[in-house]
Amino acid sequence: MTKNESKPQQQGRRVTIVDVAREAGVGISTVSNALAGKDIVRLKTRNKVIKAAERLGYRASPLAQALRSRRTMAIGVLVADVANPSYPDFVRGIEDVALREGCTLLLCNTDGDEERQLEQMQSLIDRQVDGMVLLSPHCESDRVRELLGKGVPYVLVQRRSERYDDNYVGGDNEAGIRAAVEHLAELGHRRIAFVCGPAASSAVAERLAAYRNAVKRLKLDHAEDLVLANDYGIDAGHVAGAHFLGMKNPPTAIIASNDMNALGILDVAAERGLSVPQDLSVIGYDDIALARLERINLTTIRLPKREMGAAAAEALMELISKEAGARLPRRTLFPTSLVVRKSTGPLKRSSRER
Amino acid sequence: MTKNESKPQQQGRRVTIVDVAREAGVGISTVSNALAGKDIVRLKTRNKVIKAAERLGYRASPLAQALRSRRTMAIGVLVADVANPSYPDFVRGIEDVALREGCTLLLCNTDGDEERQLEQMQSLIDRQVDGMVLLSPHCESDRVRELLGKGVPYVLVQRRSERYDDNYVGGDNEAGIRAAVEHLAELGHRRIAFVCGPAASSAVAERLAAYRNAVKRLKLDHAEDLVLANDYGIDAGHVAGAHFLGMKNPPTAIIASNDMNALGILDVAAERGLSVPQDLSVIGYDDIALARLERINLTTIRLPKREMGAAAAEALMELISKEAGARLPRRTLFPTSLVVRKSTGPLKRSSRER
DNA sequence: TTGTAAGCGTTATCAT
DNA sequence: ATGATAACGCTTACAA
Repeated sequence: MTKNESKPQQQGRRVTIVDVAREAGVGISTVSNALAGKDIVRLKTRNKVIKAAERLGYRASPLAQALRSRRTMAIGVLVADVANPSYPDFVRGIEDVALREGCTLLLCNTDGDEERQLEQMQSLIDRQVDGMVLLSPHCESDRVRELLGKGVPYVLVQRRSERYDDNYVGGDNEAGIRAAVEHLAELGHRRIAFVCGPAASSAVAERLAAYRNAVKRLKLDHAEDLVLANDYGIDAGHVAGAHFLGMKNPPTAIIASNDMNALGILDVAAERGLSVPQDLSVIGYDDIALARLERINLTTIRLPKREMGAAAAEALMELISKEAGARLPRRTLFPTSLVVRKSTGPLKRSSRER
Repeated sequence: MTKNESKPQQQGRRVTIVDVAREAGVGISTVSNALAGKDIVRLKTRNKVIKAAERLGYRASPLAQALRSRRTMAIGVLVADVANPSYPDFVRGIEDVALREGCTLLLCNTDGDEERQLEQMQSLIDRQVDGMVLLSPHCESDRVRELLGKGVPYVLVQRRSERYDDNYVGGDNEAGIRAAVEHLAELGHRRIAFVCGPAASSAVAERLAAYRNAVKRLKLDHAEDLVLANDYGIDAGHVAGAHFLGMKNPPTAIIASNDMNALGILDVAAERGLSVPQDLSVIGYDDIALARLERINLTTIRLPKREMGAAAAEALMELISKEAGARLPRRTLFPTSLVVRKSTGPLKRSSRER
């Protein structure tokens, strides 16, 4: 085995703009301007500079650039938990445009913990990110708002605030849930349970309202115990599943807080020997890649996650480039669509009704 | 709705170390030393400084610190694709220790594309990350090695190189695959197919060798067409599944390149009306959270991913703190364990044998 | 058009 | 123990 080989190549001193200036025989600011592509430098000079830079293998220091120009070319992304399959797609969308714009992503997992989120946000602000995208949070919390008010551009994804004029990218929660409830009602379900995501999120409020509206309009069972405040994720799904299926008069259908949550519910059903959709119908939210597998076959509300992430990043870029003033909040709503698979079906005769 | 409220609070000028120095009535370097906790400053002075800093709401600029001290407190993480559930756990492990050490993560998706990986690595080096963890790559490529040779500390996860003395954290591939093959053999399988991950990875080579050894030792069918060079992920699993199940004399068991890959294979089996494990046994690799679901119930080789990520980060931190010289490569091997679930079972009588 | 010089906010060096 | 002062590598006025 060879020894850890570090090419002697500029291992020592870094090639700086001064070196390039000397090599090209021009001033230091000319190098800066030339490399930045500013048209105030003569084409000829510029080429000379570029050649010199290449010859020396010069790479500008983003650090120094950032310190001086106050643009770090970095954006922070706050997400509850990348390990939840619903999130990476958003992140990829953000990354798509960030990469194109030469920006780096600082990804932070908050685990849904406000304290942790605050720390991460503060750290991002310290690092002077040019902006941030929030997919996680606690956006209504005063302390979060205080940080958000510090002047860093930001875009919220899937969390709309009533109290603030945020830039926002979201899915049409109302339409999604309405379609889901209608679909179940058409199949004959009258006791439809609804699992909420973390209460802090506006998406949750919207979905819950949509659920309540639909239930009322279609004259379905509107018992309060059919709504469960919960969380995203498989484990939360297990809890929700156990809760509902353990009821004296269990619902015949459950709308989960998201797909992973639905998987947890399906799992509980399987453990209890219930067949889906004969004994229970389940609907997810997000349409993660797994949902379409034969083994899962989850009816779910699709969200164009990657596109949404990209849209959020675009909005953020716009916000960043625009001068601090006159930023009119932009709200982009993406359509949702109900993808009917095999986790929903007509009510089985033997199921007790209300 | 309130207008985008940006608290007038130091919205204008940033509080710098100079302000703190003035407020505390000490010199600027004393502030630096005091806040850095160096014991050359008198306790009393130090407290005075800390108080002043707090009063002003001072936060040091990581940017300026990095520029001057040449430590960015940032580490780069290269991963093929966070959207593949096998990866986030590693990332979380890395994040666990990074956060503890005050470091920020720069996460990069390479999509398994070498060119893209090179760009991202170069960008990380430009940003002067203190180190990087590679989970993706193409570690043998000369161009990657050239970058790795530039002096940035790095740790490889799941990719061991024969040619270089890298710091490395990996799973015991040999034991994992051996256990898998033995398990299948005990169930009566003789035609066991093996799906390779991306050829560039050493983990693949190790696993393939282990497979071949076990097959030979147990005198199983060793036809060359039982090995398929492939990739990680569901889609690749579909391809692999279609390939093997479409053979004139199909294998009765398949060892997938990882769990997502296995899910793809299971999906093809389901599409073709094959029951698992009656008609086909499938084994995954990694043991992602989904694997334990009743609907999936995948027999798989477990890897302590989060722990491995943490170990990699620890090793990296050690490497970083240690002075450039005298770094003895550390190789940590984590045990793997076969988790037997319901995707493997005895060969069904009706299945044709060899 | 091009070059000079003044920062950006720290840490490190070296007197004091 | 403490405090000037010089970097760090760049951008941006401003002068030439």
